Amino acid sequence: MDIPSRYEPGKAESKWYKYWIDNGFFKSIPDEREPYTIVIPPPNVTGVLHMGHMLNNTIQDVLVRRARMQGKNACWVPGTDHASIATEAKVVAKLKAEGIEKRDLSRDEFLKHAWEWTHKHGGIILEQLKRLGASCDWDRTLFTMDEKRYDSVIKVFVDLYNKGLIYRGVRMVNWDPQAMTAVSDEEVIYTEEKSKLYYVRYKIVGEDGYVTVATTRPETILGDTAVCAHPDDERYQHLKGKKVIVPMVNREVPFIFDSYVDPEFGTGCLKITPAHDVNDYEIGIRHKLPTIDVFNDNGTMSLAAGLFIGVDRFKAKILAEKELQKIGSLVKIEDYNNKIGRSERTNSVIEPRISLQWFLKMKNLSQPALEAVINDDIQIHPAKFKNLYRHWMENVRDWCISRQLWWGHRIPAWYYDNTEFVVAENISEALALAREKSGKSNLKESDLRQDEDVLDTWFSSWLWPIAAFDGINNPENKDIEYYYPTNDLITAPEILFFWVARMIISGYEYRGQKPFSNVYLTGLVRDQQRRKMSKSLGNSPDPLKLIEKYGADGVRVGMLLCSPAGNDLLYEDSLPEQGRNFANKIWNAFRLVKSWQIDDNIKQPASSEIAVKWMNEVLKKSIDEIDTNFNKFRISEALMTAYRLFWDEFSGWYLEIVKPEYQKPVDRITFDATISIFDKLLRVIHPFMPFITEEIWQYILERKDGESIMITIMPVPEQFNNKMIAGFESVKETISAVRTVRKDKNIPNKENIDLLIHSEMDSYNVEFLPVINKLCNLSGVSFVSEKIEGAASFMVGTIEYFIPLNGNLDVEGELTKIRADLDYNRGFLASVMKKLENKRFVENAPASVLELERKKKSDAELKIKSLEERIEELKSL
RNA sequence: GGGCGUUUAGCUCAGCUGGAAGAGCGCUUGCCUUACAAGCAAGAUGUCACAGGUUCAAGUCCUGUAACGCCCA
Repeated sequence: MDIPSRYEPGKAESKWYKYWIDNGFFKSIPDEREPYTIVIPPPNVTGVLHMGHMLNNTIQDVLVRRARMQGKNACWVPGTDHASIATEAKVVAKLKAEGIEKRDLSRDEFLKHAWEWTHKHGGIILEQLKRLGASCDWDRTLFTMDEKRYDSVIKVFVDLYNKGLIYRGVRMVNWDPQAMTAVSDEEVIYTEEKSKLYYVRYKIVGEDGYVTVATTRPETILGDTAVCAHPDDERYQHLKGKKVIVPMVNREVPFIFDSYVDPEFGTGCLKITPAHDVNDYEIGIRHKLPTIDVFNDNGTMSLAAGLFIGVDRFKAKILAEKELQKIGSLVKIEDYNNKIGRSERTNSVIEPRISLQWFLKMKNLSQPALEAVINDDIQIHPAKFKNLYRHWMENVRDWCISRQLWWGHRIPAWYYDNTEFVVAENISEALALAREKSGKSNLKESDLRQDEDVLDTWFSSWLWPIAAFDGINNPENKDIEYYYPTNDLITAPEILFFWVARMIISGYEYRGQKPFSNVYLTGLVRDQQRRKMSKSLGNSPDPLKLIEKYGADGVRVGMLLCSPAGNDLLYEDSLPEQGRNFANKIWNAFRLVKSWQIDDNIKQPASSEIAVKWMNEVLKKSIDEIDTNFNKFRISEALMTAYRLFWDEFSGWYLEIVKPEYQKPVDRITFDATISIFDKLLRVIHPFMPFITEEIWQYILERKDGESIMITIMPVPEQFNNKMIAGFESVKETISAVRTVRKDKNIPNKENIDLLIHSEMDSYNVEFLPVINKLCNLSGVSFVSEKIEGAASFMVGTIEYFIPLNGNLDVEGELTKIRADLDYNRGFLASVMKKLENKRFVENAPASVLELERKKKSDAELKIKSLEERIEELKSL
């Protein structure tokens, strides 16, 4: 069999993915086994696969595959999110490019376009996940706006409304004038931007004087309804009860006092525009000021502004500056940096705006969700996010759930006159309610007008773990009762609040149970300059190209290795490269083993016999460590343990020991043991690298059709012989030391050498001697009771070794090395003695610590003695 | 302004309940040694941010300072 020396992932990947699908290995239906459930954080239908998805879904797949191999009924539910703002923006843009304006379309016409767009693009990202090896149950694929999910959302809205938890209210909202919708606080990104601070003077009524205010937004002066100073500010006491004149519009407004004002800022005097600033809005309520909304929905100046009507807000700022200049009200302009909020979706500057919206009362609803995390019923990994969660939940505010968009779940409220409305799941129920409520039994469906707004996208995804199993519409169906609560949720910390917390809230409200037991928060994928990867920066590699270049297994390993939970991942190509190299390492170990000829008649060499024993112990130890790491959600460490196990212990040590000489056969016992070990290793690695492990597993032994590594059982932790493992560690040291001597003395590997051990044979661990013999290519090993003259020497632990050199010894070089070693050991002994001579240490330290220190002392003394003798002896040469 | 977190090797990070500083990558040197140069062998690398304190003993616990990051206003 001719196997290429480099692993070629492409073919194996498509072959085995198809095989898994054809055999239905990803499918899950409720049965007697323990379930293991993950719901995917639904990617946007607008999106394409990016590095964040790669990381996130790799982790999910690792957990799901592992659970499946642990004999659980693993179910990973895939799906996508309708992303109302982002999708609507894309559809609007696409229509615009075709010369169609949204406002010229009816709602139904627009939605038809949106659905077309969704059908065309919506599945792309899920298809891409298959390339990564994702073992989702694709038959369960969901969409937040498919029928069952749509109905669930409406049902929940009606229910919450009937419980008195949903209300309409006038609030200051974050208005996105481009998307023409309110967005939530969480969707606004504040960054420091350069702007200007305008100093504008307002004439005092009935006096000659002026007051000067500082503002960054001169265009909102048109909406001013007061000017305000701090009540304790001496400078403005004389203005109590006075009025001032708003420039440009010449409106008389009161001069008021409020402790919100910071006397240190600007002139200590603030203009109040209740319609366009959150703080001003609250001051406005306290002082009963009128509000004047100077903007239209699209960010142009409104009729109420009185000036610059129809002009865009940014242009209006320039015009206002000119006008203020002209009328002599502008005192000065300073450069100024302030925080500007921009829409996460459209990047346009957010306009704080008074608006009538739908709200959900959060205080009581969120109480169980807060407790669940505090008492660790739900665990967040890493735990440092627990405090953050608590802080947010303790200060939770009502949730603005309406959006002025068409793409989404339409609010099920019907108006039967301008302000009176009813909330119902459909129009016929609404009609009945409206007739009852209004007392007008002759009301017709055509008299009802449904609210134009849709619900915030998160108002559908917060039901995801329940709605995925249709648990809202059919609360007692088999699926929801079997799969809920799900086990683990894998997502990014940035949506801990607006998604994770809300799922927990809805879980308790609608199932009376948590939605999942563990929340694993991944880091953000950033580039080497720590910048977030984004399309606009162009710093994100194309994941599919990476898979082509490094293989899916390689990319998976690359993402995992450097992504401890909650830490950002600084991506560079060397990561998947390391993964690819690992795959290649596994591949070549397979090639080696595959090339062996087996001879049933030869005896197992002693070196192989002990190597098999040792390897099995190391394997057990690593499996135990990996298990512990998984239980603590230390997935990158679990992988690293497996990586070192395969690369260092198995390839670097074990295979080197048992490998037969060139063109010689291997004995049956060693071969069978090696295959068995290899098989276990493949199973341990499978969740991380599903493709290569399947490829090799299928060829390492004869397999029947329908067999697969992914449905085998994961090796379980068992007791291991730590003493043997430790013993082999000093064997490794010994072998390394011999190699160093060879290198220093230029002794070729092919040339046999002797190794003399300065020790009693009885007290030496002889079982590994055949291994040392083989790997060091020795002509012989013997025990000596005297030091050997003219030989190279080294110490491992307290035992001294000699390699005769036939007079080839560099005495000076040797002396320098030994003196350095001696210095270190004397220093070490001194530090140990300091402790042992301290009465309080001896009295207070536990016996085990004391014993350890005494052992350190005697070992160091022995070593020092040997080194000193060695120096004397070298000097005498 | 309020809260949370981080600071350990050149880089990214482990280091659990205090008891001789670790990993991976990178780096240096030598090797195309019949599984693998996507490799092998041998190496080097640290005032554990700073200042105090508790303790026989502090990277680990406490207090303060600084820098950076995140969340909220």
